[in-house]
Amino acid sequence: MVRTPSFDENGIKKGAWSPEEDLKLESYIRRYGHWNWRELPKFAGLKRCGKSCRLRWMNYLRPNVRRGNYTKEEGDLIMELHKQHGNKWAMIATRLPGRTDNEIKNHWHTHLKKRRRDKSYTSIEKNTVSTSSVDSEIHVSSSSSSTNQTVDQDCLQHIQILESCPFSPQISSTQNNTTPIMTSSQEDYFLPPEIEFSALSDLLDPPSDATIYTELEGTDDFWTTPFSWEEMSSYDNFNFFDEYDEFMQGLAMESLIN
DNA sequence: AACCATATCAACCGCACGTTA
DNA sequence: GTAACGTGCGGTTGATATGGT
Repeated sequence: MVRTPSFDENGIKKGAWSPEEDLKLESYIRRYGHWNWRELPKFAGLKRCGKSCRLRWMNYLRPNVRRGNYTKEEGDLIMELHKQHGNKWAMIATRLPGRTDNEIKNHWHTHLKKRRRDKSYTSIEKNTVSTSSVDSEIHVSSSSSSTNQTVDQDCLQHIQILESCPFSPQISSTQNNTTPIMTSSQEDYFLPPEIEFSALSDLLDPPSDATIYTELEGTDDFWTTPFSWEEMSSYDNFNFFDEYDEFMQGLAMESLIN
């Protein structure tokens, strides 16, 4: 279900991401943040456009991103929010911790839209006359403050349910409930080490990131001087290349087995 | 087994908006 | 005021998986 990798006329790679590219992007961002998406691929050693990198990070590599395994509560919440706000997927995504707008959109088109249609069909059968349009995409309600409050309370309740479900990521105690859901890209830069990372990122050593970041940020040129993929190996406590070799060996072994 | 239709989802594309020079 | 640039959003596409005949 992935696009065949190809290169455009400018040598920019398109299509499916390889594990190697993922590793490069993830480790670069976790170390230096995404200071400029356009320039980032060059310094991260990737032959990709910035947009592609951003998308890959946001929808796939970013810590705490949950994929698949939608619960009924999540489905209900999406349907409710869609009813309120229409196709505002980014907005809806802020109410579902760990879910991306892209994935919610996909889930809507592949599962929920059908579910709504079925529901509407059933209600039409039962009531003979129904006021709801079966397949109109936009249901933006005129929002009074009282309605919003009710919805917000519902959402909070849903979020609490979702965070306690087995598929939810482990959120640190300091983040529970009171902390706004991270949507701003700035906030993705360096997450507390107690947050569980994906298996791939576990190859690296999370706690050292924050330390390096704090040290480097203190320098005057931190945000103006880009870091390159090559420079990454120069930090004493950064054993990325060892980890990378190990990772690639693992991949080679895997392909031998399969 | 072979073929076709449909479902799924990662990724691309174009546009709008905010910021900066 | 405005042009250039960077980012984010929503719609769409395309390759693969799955199910049905």
